[in-house]
Amino acid sequence: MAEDAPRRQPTLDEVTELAGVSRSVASRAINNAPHVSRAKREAVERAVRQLGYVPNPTARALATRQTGAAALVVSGEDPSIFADPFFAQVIVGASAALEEADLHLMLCLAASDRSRKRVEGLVRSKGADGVMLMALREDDPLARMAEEAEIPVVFGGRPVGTVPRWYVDVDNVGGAREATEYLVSRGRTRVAAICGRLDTEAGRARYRGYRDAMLAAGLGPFPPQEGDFTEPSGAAAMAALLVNHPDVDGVFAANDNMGAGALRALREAGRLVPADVAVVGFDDLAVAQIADPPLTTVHQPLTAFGREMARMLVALISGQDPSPLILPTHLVTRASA
Amino acid sequence: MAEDAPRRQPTLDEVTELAGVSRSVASRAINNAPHVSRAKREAVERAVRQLGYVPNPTARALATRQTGAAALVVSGEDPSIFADPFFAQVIVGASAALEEADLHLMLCLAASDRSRKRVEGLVRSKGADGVMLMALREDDPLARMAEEAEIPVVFGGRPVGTVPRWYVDVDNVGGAREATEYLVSRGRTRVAAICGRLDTEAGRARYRGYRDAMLAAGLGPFPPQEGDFTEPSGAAAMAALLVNHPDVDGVFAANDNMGAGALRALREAGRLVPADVAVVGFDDLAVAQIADPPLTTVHQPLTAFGREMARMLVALISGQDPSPLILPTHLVTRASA
DNA sequence: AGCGCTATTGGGAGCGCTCCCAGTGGGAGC
DNA sequence: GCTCCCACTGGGAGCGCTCCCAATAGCGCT
Repeated sequence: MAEDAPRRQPTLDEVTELAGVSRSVASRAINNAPHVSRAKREAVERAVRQLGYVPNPTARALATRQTGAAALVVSGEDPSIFADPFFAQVIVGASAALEEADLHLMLCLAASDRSRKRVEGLVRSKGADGVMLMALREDDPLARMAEEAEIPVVFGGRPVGTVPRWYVDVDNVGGAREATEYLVSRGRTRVAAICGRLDTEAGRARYRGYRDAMLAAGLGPFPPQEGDFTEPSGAAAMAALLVNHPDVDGVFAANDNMGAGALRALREAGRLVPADVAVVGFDDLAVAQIADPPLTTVHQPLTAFGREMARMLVALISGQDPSPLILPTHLVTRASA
Repeated sequence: MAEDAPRRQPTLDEVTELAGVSRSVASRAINNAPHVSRAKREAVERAVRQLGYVPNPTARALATRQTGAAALVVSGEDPSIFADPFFAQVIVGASAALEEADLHLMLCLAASDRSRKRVEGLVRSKGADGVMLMALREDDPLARMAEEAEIPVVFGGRPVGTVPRWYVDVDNVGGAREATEYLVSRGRTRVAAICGRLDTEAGRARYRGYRDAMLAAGLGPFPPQEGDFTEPSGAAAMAALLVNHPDVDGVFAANDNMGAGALRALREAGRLVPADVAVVGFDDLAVAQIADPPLTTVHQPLTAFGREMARMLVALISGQDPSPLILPTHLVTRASA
């Protein structure tokens, strides 16, 4: 903070005066819009440089009715959900795409009533030009807000129950099916599923893909062994599975965290992976590579996920009507299966 | 998006008219400022409800010269740095603290020239009320920007070379010393350091702590075996260490990622942990618990880090002059040492 | 020289809200 | 009964920028 110059920021009018042009011309020159003669344009540029003028984004926002920002809201019961590296990757992609459109990223962790209220206020007051909504659960209060929003809303992952007009998602069913088919193709016949929260569409879809593959292979699908996408829950689910189905020889975990947990539970139970039990995860996050043995998993393009979400939002903001998008997944085979 | 009502958002003037009061009174009532009679206040509230009025934050920002947002900028050469779960935790804390001050969080990933330019523009144009700056490297272009900023800037972690006026940091030296002392106390005498990037203050400070502890114990510190805070770099560093110092019996890794990498390299080299080589990490992220064996590590309070950074910024914004803060670390012992 | 066009130009009205300030009115104090 | 004080009120001037629009200036042609 350079306190030595407590003078106000220069304004357009000062540029105007120094450059000897009207405000309109100065404005046009600065936004390099047409209808400005070469001479005046240069005069303005010179004045801008001399004054160190920077346009005031707030004033611009008020006049144009565009804030120049897009919000990414991550729903959840508590903030720890955000600790999942999943979001970091998505953010990297979204951030890059927003940058191309010269939009700023506002991040909202909607994990309490208070924060949800703030998000609602943000949307109702049009404090952002658009919103990306992620990790909605069943009956999520943000869903209603999204419906009533008068600014563009893009969903990241479909919410449970409804199919929004605009969303980006990955092929959860296909990925889960591929994972399960792989397990079956390796000769596993008693393949269980450690599924994610069934109040999320991802959790349900992945179980559905598993079940479809099992049925298609003529095998009996296990009932869902529910976890909550965390490592401990995966370990607990695996432990339960070993008690109830000691002969299980394959496991499809609905994400890598739970896959890692399953690996740990198997290790603690003295089962060898993949010899005794083969494990496949979902996500292909760093943990899959670090796990021991490295986890075979369904890769989903998370950066692209974020990027496409942001691009879709930008398209909406600029008045287009993009189509929903479902990103492909593919299996990455490692030692665990 | 409810397109059925394309009418403009109601404005204060409409509330004013409906409630039969002046704009000043309406404004005061809405911001519940004093000097409004009970009757008028209620009339305004009624009108607000009836109209579904929501104040326009942009207009308010223009009038008050406060944007209602704070930026968190993460520097780095490429965006992948943000994939480190470290940031997610910090963000959770910062987000919560900003929420208390009713500020929104703008997230800026300054990993390209373009994005750095945007951050600079944001700061120069006062597009945010304050900035939190993280992960600066040596000669980071953002450092100069920070000096010239006319809005409050709080550093998360000290930059290399200078000590900023306001910052939050963890006790890197103390943590590294404690980790090393622990290794020594367990009878290890040939303790190496896999250090982080030495163009970051954290990387340097942690090596310094290690070296101090070694010298204090009368042992010879190893020269820095530099990594870049990623898992593969930790594995590579460990592999190099095994070649140059086959008799190493302890390793202090400057973060958990590299610690996990070291673990992997040791496993691949057939060394037992902790029997042959004991390993200690730094951060206490999820990976430390998932690692095999679980990693003894230096815990740093990341959520508090974010929270305190945000609080310090809020204090600055409200005209106070808070003191820099150094957060304590403590060792968490697990199986790896 | 007169005419129709097009490229520029500058004036000025907002955008929606805050806040300074000059009233207003009534009750307390004398 | 008459000041004085103070809790309210409402008018109006910004905050800094965009953009519509009328006005002006060239300019090539007939």
